[in-house]
Amino acid sequence: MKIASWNVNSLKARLPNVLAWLEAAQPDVVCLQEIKCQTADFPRLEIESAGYEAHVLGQKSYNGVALLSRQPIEDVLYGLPGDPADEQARYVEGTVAGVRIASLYLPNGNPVGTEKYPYKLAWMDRLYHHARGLLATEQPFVLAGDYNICPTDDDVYDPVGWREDALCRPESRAKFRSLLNLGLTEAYRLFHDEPHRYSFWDYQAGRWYRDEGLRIDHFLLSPRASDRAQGCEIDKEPRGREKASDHTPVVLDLA
DNA sequence: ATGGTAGCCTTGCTA
Repeated sequence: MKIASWNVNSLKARLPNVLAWLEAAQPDVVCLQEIKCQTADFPRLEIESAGYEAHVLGQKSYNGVALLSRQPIEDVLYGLPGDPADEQARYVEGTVAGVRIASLYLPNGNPVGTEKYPYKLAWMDRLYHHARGLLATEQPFVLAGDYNICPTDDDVYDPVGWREDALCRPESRAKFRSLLNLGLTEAYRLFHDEPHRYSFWDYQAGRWYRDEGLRIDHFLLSPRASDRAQGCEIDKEPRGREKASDHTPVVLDLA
């Protein structure tokens, strides 16, 4: 089963690119982030015509996540539990062929020093508690998405310049490590130890052209899911296209 | 050189 994660930075603006990539890459499951549309405005006909069932948690202008699958999706959970007052659309989870799969868009957290940073850290605490609950079910699971975390300095083109950024701050990285310390595995690093492999390049200042990016899109696997992992690749092709998202898809291959 | 780009339907906010 090929599971993809892609922050598309507006599904409406990206629809031709997304449809072309689905046709070329043929993923079985797709976790989308930053669709930037309300659930009612999701391009359901086009996505279903491409062969996918879609479960969507939308939001006007900002955020918004979706879980697409060629096989049926069961027991869908909309929103990350733990804060009923949180109205930001950042989490959707469902079961495909016995595997629990989440599409998540973790808060960016910048600027540090505003309420955005504690919101990010609190969201990570909620994810930690939710992951603990999932582990207790003993069902294999995959938490896929834009984590807005560079796990180590090897995942940043300029670690010194980014040291104080919410994506690289020690508190953010510590909470990411706490997820790993639960027993979860970050899939890309199972298969690749080379530094400076990125999933995001800012639109500004020629970052893509100079390959100055960040690796912030990740798959966290439960022990039983990691036993089934057969590969994890960053597909850079979509980032080089016209009208590209600033993120490119990452694909996990699960037996 | 203290900028730059992209998407939102806002004329600024988020990334």
